[in-house]
Amino acid sequence: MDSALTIGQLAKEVGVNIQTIRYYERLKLLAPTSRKPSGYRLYSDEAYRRLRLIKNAQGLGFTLHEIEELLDLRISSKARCRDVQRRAEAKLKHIEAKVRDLQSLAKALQRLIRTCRAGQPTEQCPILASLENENKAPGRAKGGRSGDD
Amino acid sequence: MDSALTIGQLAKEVGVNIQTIRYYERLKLLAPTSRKPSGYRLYSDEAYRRLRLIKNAQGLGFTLHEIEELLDLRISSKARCRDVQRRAEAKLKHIEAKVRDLQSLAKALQRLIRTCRAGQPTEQCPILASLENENKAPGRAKGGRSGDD
DNA sequence: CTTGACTCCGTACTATGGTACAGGGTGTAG
DNA sequence: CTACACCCTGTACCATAGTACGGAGTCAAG
Repeated sequence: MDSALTIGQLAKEVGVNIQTIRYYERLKLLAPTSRKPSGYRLYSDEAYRRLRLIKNAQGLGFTLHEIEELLDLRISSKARCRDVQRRAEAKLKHIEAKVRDLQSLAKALQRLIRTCRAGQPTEQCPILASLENENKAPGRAKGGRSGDD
Repeated sequence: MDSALTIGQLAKEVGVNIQTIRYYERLKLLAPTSRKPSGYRLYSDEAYRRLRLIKNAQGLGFTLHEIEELLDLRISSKARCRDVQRRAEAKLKHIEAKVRDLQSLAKALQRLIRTCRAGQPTEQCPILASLENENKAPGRAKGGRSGDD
């Protein structure tokens, strides 16, 4: 590919929807490098790499907003690698906390599954019963802010 | 609490927003036990336990829709504990997969952070640079359907 | 020159899980 | 009786990350 992809080609190349690319443009995450006289968007390798960065960072758990910040860091020349590193570290902490949450959550589920003497009518299902009790402890995967980052 | 909570009392008791309770009602997840002549919703212990179940199940990673299904199982008397168990197992698999994803994602981030010689201008930041490459491998926490459940 | 694929723009809609607001009625204490 | 807290309904809005649609213009092959 030599530096002049249409939106459809770019989309296929990276494996995203055309609408998604335009959506990213609205969010100021990804602008076309130029336009044909007809108005068709044209994307260079630069844009292609940027889109891949977006998708990869998303895969790493960054939100689009965080990715925008990351990319802004690169533009403001005073920003240092250190800033990127700090964000990555915050995200890492966040992810590690989530892993812990999910693990204790998995344990809780395993416990429930073990206690389930399958075949009982659901009125006596120990899983449902136990869900009624205050299990505040186990997993707060979504529930409430655990206060890191 | 003896079986006649107003919506505000119930909300405070369980620690959720009043609007949230009404929202659950819209979703047919939680109906008031009765109404005062004035139309005020009244909730019994039954409803209180149900709301707690919802919140706990949510904490275990179930979506509201899945919780609805879980609760429907209890209503259809033919459903067996086995059905609940199966759903719990599916959810467990899902969660375990997510844990694996997040862990490899954390490893990827750790790698990036280690390679970052802090102080470089962001143009040479190895984190940003590496995000441009195809890291299809590591973490697909959100990316694409991994096809279980 | 026509056809079909591609693109444009703007707007609306999806799912998820809520939260907020307007404009009223109710309940109770002083 | 008045004040104030509480509740009612309905509707709109928030964030997140897209997806879909309508109606029009463009591009390339035959």
